[in-house]
Amino acid sequence: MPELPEVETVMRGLRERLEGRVIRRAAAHRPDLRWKLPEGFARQLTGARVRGFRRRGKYILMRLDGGRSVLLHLGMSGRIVLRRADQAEPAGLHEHLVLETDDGWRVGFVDPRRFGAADLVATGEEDTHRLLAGLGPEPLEPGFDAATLSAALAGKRTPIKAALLDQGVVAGLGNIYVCEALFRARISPRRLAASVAGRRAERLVPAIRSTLTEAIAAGGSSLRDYVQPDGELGYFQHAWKVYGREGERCERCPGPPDCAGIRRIVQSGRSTFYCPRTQR
DNA sequence: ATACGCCCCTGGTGGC
DNA sequence: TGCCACCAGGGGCGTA
Repeated sequence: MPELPEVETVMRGLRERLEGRVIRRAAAHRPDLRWKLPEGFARQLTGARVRGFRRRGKYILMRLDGGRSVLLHLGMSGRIVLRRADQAEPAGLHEHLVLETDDGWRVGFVDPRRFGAADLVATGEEDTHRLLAGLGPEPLEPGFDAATLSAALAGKRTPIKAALLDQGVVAGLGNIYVCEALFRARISPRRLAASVAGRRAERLVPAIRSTLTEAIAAGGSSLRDYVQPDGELGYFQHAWKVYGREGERCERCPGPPDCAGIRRIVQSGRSTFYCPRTQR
């Protein structure tokens, strides 16, 4: 689930609750997430003060004192659950990691599918971690522009949809926001990546930016199990123009008989939604 | 170097 | 009601 806007929202929720706090207790209920947790993961968190947070692509980094940072990825079904520690509920189903703060909050990482991951990395060396080293530019930072993007796409003989899902091209996009950004940019998801240059790249960059920025402002998109750490639902799913809207009339089109509506195709095993009439 | 299918895992949904 | 196929926001890995 969680793409950049959801990860950003979760990271902000964690920051609000955890920054400056001391981790009183930490527990890992099972070590087999996407990868095995590092030896002594929970022990190394215990007693540390949380210094700060940042996001890189779909990864959350929690900097601790003592020279270590926690790296967290939510996978497809990962979420953070915050509640008061004194409510003394047992760990919920699939609550694999639990922290308790010195001011009485309990932070749970819940991930039924266990595609999520957590690791420890030396503070200051986060970006050289094997999972972060290959990431492309942050789409919301100034360095991400049409020239950068077309350079990354140059020579790629894969559909633009697949190229944008490649975290090495740009970090943080996933299936929903790629579909939405391509719709905004009026670019067909089937177009050869290398052919997205010039004016198309000039359209795509602001389309990606505005999609992500608006989604963050909405608290992300909630479907299935995604909620913000405080339990609030994001509401950007109501602003989706094409994702999940197969057969509906696209807002740029007159509808039947001139246009058959939004179409769903499968590209590299994932659903793509687009308007064949206005996306070229 | 690159690109695609497969796999990891659980749960929800819709059809029969 | 029950079973089952299919689908889901991710991404690494082996193979061509």
